[in-house]
Amino acid sequence: MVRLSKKVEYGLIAIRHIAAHPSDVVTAKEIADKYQIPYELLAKVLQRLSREGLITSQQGVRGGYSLTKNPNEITVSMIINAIEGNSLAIAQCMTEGPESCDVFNVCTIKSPLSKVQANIENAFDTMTLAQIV
Amino acid sequence: MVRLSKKVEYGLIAIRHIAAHPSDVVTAKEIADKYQIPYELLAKVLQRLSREGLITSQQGVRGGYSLTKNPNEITVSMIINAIEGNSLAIAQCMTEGPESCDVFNVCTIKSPLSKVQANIENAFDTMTLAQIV
DNA sequence: CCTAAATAGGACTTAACAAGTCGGAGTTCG
DNA sequence: CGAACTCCGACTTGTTAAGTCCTATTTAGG
Repeated sequence: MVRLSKKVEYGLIAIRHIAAHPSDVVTAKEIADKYQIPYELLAKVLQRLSREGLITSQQGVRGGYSLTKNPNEITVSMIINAIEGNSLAIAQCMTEGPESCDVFNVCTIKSPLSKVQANIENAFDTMTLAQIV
Repeated sequence: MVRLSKKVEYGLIAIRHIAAHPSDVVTAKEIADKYQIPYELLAKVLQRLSREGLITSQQGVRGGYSLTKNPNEITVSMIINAIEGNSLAIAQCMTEGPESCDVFNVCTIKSPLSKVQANIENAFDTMTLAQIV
């Protein structure tokens, strides 16, 4: 199955919401309530996005989150990477590092799949937050 | 993370191997040995492909698997669907049926993601076995 | 300066699903 | 018949995602 994780879904929904309210500082609770997302989990996702510099957090009573860049400077790729950490790999033989493809003495499907992967990466790369809002 | 399952990986490797040996009847064991795939699991995958009509199985002593169609008539999509059963859905809100998107009162990311998904589907749809062999 | 409301973040538990295993039945050929 | 092979469902295991819990830390406001 090819599917984004819940965290990424939540992250996309959340950052879109933040982008849609540029003049406000939005709290995690507000987003969790509105979209029926588990608060604790959403908070973690927002912390990730904040740590990676896609959004700014402000602690304290009137705190919350807001964007650091223009929506057209934030790509879906950046959001996915911020949340997932590791890079996208459609199949095991697409990963970098030691546990890569050497398991298969002849990994016959690597080159065709890499094209599909490039395709997907490109789609996520070129899609910005501005297009989602 | 966006990744194909091991079963799909194994299925692709296997059916590619079968396609690469058009005059032979290939056994599951042969494939399992060559690509270091767990035999039982591979057998299951091949059974799926056989049930879905992509390959033919022949029981008995000189049995094994062979293609039913020309390699250019078999798309990667068909292979994935045969093995996974359920259709590709990049996010929960892309699925059909009751557990779909009504969880979110406003699923704000559905329409942008559907474009990415169409993109992926198209890539898998247009790639045939003939291109992989 | 105390409190309420917010983020920060590690540790943990649970749930879901993929991966892999097992046992037995059916089929074909020599 | 018996060996070699496929077929298939049920089962176990392992991994990872998803979700929870608890305790800090920050900060505005009365």
